[in-house]
Amino acid sequence: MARVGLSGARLALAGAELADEVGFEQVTVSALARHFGVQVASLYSHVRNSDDLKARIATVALTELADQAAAALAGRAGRDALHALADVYRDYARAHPGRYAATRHTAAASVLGEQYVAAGRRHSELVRAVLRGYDLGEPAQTDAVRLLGSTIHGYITLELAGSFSHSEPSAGESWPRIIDALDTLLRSWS
Amino acid sequence: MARVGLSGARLALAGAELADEVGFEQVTVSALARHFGVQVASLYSHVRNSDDLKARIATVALTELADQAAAALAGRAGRDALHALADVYRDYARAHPGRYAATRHTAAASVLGEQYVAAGRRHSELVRAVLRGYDLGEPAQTDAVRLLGSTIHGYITLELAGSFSHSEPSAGESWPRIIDALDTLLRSWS
DNA sequence: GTGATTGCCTAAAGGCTTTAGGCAAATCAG
DNA sequence: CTGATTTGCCTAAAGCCTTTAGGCAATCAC
Repeated sequence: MARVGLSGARLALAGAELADEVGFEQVTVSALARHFGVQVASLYSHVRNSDDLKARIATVALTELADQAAAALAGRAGRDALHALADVYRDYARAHPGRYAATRHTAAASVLGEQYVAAGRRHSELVRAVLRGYDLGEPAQTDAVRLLGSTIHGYITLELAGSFSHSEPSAGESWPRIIDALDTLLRSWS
Repeated sequence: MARVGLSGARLALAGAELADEVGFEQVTVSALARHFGVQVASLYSHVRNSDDLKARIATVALTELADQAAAALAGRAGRDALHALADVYRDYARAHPGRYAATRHTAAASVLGEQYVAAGRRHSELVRAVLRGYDLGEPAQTDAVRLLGSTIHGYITLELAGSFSHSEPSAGESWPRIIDALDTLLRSWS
């Protein structure tokens, strides 16, 4: 029996790719086994169960996204940084819808904890870094973190769901104007 | 064999309640059959399949939500209307998390179409009604519809996922301030 | 009442998850 | 290089969910 060379990390990677192809919710231990041309039970040596697999995929995605966000923010501040951060999220979600969906699989926190939570913290810190350009005190800064997170995540979710497909202007046109509006808002936050 | 009195509508209702109890994704034809103390196959006379059931639940929820929104907006305008609308969504989601999740089950559109789409249109119209208080032209109005939808839906999603639970201030305190910020923003939309 | 309809049932096949236990391939000790 | 150990993938099997097909009985129309 030739060995395929499975491992937790490879399964997480392949699972992430599969998620982008068929949707995060459709990622199943069985489908992944088929992909490797291997018996289903074989995967259970590398992954505790279906939830564990999904948590690993979520962690891969959340970490990738944090890496890209950090790279995009390097050397930017203010409005510029806000657009860069927002675009990274939106572009990532459009390029990798399954992975993006995985990042919101919060059950991952209770299953894997450590790495997932760490990646989550990196995201928070990046948002706060952007907000440093706007001179907000507490609790305004936390409110602003929540506003940005909500709007960016909400827009991406609705766009991916097709909610903006049947009307003008295109989703791509509204986006920068909405981010600009947020910039203006932050600049004059009471 | 005593008849329980099943019907498409009763299944949708019971399914909605079940969704609030165990989560929309966990609503299953089997679970619903258990709830009625009936054989699984019996439900398939009233519901085409699992997707059809979920689409019916989604339609129930989206319609309920539109009803409540319409009632809340009666006699209000401007900032007042904005808060009322936003609160209806958030309160509904907190009271009925499963139903709220169902409203975002966009596959429903392709399965049931008609009623679901009609309810969706009612929501759009309600948002535009609120925006009438802000004097926006096109494409600003569409941008604003998307901004409101994104922020409100995003906030609710993140709050329900527990993203705001581990920091101060409470999710309930940030909410009105964020809606107020949106009001300010709309008032000065370029 | 009788006949037609409709509601719920039994049966069965197919898919996903998960556990238990086994053989063989890779790896390591000496 | 050989033998021992670990590790990877396998077969088998049980449990739950979905969906279809076909049947009997309760209910309704007249």
